Amino acid sequence: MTKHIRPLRLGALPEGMRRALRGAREKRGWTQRELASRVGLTQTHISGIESGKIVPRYDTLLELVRILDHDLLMVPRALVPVVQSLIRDHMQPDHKDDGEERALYADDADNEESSEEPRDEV
Amino acid sequence: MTKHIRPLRLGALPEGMRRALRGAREKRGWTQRELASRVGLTQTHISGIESGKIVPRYDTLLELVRILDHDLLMVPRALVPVVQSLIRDHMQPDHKDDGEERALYADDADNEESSEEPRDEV
DNA sequence: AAATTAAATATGACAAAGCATATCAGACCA
DNA sequence: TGGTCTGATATGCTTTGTCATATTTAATTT
Repeated sequence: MTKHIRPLRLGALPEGMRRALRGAREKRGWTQRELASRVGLTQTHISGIESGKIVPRYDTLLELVRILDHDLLMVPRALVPVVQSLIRDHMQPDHKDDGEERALYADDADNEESSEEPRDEV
Repeated sequence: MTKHIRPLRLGALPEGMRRALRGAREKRGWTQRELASRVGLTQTHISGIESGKIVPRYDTLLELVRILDHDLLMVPRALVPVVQSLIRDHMQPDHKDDGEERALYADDADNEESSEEPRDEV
């Protein structure tokens, strides 16, 4: 069996986030090249990120996220569900504006914290 | 005139986030080495990140943030202030638990989008 | 319908930076 | 003085990120 001694972190962005990025780009009618030039990256780079071939640096992802009118926030775990529902609310059918965006945020789904030991108390 | 043709992203993590990371680590009484072994990184790496010498990849930062009982969320810009105050609330003196944590989240403060045209109208 | 043209995305090779291993300098204590 | 524990530094390997090119897809013309 391919028993990875070391999980090597993710290997790619969470799929949910990749879809969110691509969705937000397409929603604006921007091509990869258009987005790339706006944010100061290259089209190749965008392609690699969206297709999951590379995990961008934090600052790179931040640029991308911001150009797409979002932000990356460091949220205490206890607040994550609240924020999530806030986000879900925000793109409810009411707001026709954002109606097209799918569930967008970095969900935990792709990370296996199964082997994680529930760390000590705060 | 030092007219940067290309801003080269950040160059380091926002100082606020670096302080938050280091603060959260120290709050737990962990050394860089201890944190490193817990999260599967190296002490060298942690040092470089906290001191601002390197900008970690997204997945690396995510591991760090999660071990410190936080998460990285992709939030629509319109909701950022709300979430921020939520976070501020959460670590208000009321909660003696988190009383020690400083302002922790990725604030925009350290990014100079001054040269960037703020045209983000959808 | 086939061919041609153009645009959007994906693929390859090189340079830059993250990340790992080993080591070092300082602080603290026995 | 030695020993241990802390964070920082030096050297290589791996991956990101850039430049140039190929492949796919769609629209237009004949």
